[in-house]
Amino acid sequence: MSTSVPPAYHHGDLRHALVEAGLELLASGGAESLGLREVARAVGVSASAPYRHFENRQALLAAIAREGFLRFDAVLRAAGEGIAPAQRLQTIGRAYIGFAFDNPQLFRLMFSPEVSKDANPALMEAARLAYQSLTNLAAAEGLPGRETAVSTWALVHGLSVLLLDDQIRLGGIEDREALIGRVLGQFVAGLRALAAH
Amino acid sequence: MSTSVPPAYHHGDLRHALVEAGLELLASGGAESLGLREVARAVGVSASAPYRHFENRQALLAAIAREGFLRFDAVLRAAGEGIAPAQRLQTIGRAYIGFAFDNPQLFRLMFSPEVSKDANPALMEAARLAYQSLTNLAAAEGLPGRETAVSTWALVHGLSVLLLDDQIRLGGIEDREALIGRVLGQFVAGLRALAAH
DNA sequence: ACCTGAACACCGTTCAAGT
DNA sequence: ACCTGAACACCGTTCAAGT
Repeated sequence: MSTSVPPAYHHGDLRHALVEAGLELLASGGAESLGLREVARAVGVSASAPYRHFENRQALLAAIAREGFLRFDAVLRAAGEGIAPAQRLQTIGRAYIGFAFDNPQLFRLMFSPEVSKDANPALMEAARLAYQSLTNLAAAEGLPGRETAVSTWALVHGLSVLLLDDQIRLGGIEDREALIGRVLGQFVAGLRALAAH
Repeated sequence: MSTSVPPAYHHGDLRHALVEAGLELLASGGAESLGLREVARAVGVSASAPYRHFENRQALLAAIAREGFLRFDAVLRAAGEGIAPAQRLQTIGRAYIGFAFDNPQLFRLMFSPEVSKDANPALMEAARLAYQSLTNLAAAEGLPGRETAVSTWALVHGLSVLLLDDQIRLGGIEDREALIGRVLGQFVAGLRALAAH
């Protein structure tokens, strides 16, 4: 569903248009690997035009992934708003996995080895921003901050990846949401049992 | 470090030689994406020769990933052997993350969207085999099997991916091993606190 | 300042032909 | 039965040239 505004990228925002086109290509699902020429074509520009705005294909993919993290952050932040602390971990955890399932290709790109976060501070920063929603939870639970933050994050991320990859076999009766609920439920119960020592 | 045996693949095991060469290319680190021609070149065979043994590049990558899972399985199984049940989760968890760090490129390929497990039963099967070491742990802990198995697996996998991606910022004093130890330690403590209800 | 067009080296894949 | 060699359409990237 591309908007039908006139090609404003001739006036200076080709960079933005390329990122937007990349996101749309990922959302429309067909694109497996997302090529530079493919994105240029979608915008209606020559194959070499992107090089005015991105050093190479990797840099373009990184910019798209960065935008993905910004959206990810917005989703996680919105999910936590107005939720009682006691339910926040489960709620944000569900939103995390929900984002992965709503945007599978984008989520995969965000964690793809094709875009190295180490080589791209802007991308790393956007990723960190998104993770704050999760890492902040630890304090709210009144638990040893560091371990709890890392394990919550790792649990939810691992769950997303394994479910997306269809690696966790769901039993016949059981659905995904129910499994997520029970796993997160057991996890917070464990944390609370520890806190009550 | 390629072995210097004569080219036996002219006698029928080119398939095996290609997989082996792929594993070596991944281990020697340089290869980011691992191409079909690249692997063929490493074996000393024409670019089209692999098509006698693999339908396409994806199938070759899947076979390499499958071999990765078999090695992964061997490492996890060996790690659990002769370890007291009480320490088994931590020990195998450490071995899981250890494998990821010893074989980063291979580990990434094993979980790459470039090789779809859904489309490849042999690969999926090898992956499941490797995971049994982890999922079997739940029973040993005497806990609700399903949730514990899934969350252990998700935690350890998420931790591997986030650490590999350099996403978890390690404090100045803290080293990776210590963090892993504390995270896994807190996790099993939580499980046990629950079990003791 | 920003984009096009042609060119380069490379890739995955196909297919006729060799042994 | 298994492999080669040439060919195809395609890709990322560079660079001179256009406006």
